[in-house]
Amino acid sequence: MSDRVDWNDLRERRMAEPGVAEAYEATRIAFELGQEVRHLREHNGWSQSQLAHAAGMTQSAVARFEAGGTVPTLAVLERLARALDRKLDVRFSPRPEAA
Amino acid sequence: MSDRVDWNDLRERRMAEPGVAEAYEATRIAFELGQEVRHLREHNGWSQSQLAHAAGMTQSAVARFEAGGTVPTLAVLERLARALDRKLDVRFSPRPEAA
DNA sequence: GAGATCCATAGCATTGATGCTATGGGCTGG
DNA sequence: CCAGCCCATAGCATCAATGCTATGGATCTC
Repeated sequence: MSDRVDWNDLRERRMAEPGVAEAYEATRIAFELGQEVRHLREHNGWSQSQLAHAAGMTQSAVARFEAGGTVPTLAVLERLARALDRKLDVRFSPRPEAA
Repeated sequence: MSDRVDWNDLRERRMAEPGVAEAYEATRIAFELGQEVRHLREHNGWSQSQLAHAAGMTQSAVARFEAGGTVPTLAVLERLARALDRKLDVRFSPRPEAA
């Protein structure tokens, strides 16, 4: 499970860096998006290659992204959203009001 | 209005490029986010420098971003969100169902 | 008119995300 | 056993976003 690992490791180390709470968040968001895409993809019964093709990228890029290996750019997210027939939503939602 | 312009110009040209619908979208999202941040910032009565400082970046970066000069990264959006006491929301929302 | 503040841009270096190609391991079906 | 598909990674080139510094025009105040 944690043998060939590399990115999980990398990610963890990244999120552990001190004073980088924001980076941590970005990395976390990236990870979650990766998982979501993987779910959507599998739900459609597609292979990484198929999705990659549909989104105009390569299988390796998809794998990297799904694994949370990098923090994706809006351009890539947009392409993936299209391929998966979704709408990419980015917004600054109000905080839970610390009351 | 279209004198010193440069990015408006750049952006328009970008969005006009053929076969780059996705890029167009990303650029559009970037532009809208820029406006939103500007509104939030002004709403708080902050100067670009202040926001920049609060978000750990420079005034020039904020200006560039607000003007839609570049397609921001999740890391930057996250930092801005924090500074503005907001939550960055990124998601693949379902499409309006072509019904 | 001399400061001070604000925002728009420029120019340059650094860094990180993508794209691409290629390989390797795991499975499954002949 | 071999062929074929799937996914994980590596290595490398390129491009674009950021960071930083510095300048210029516009106000506004004293």
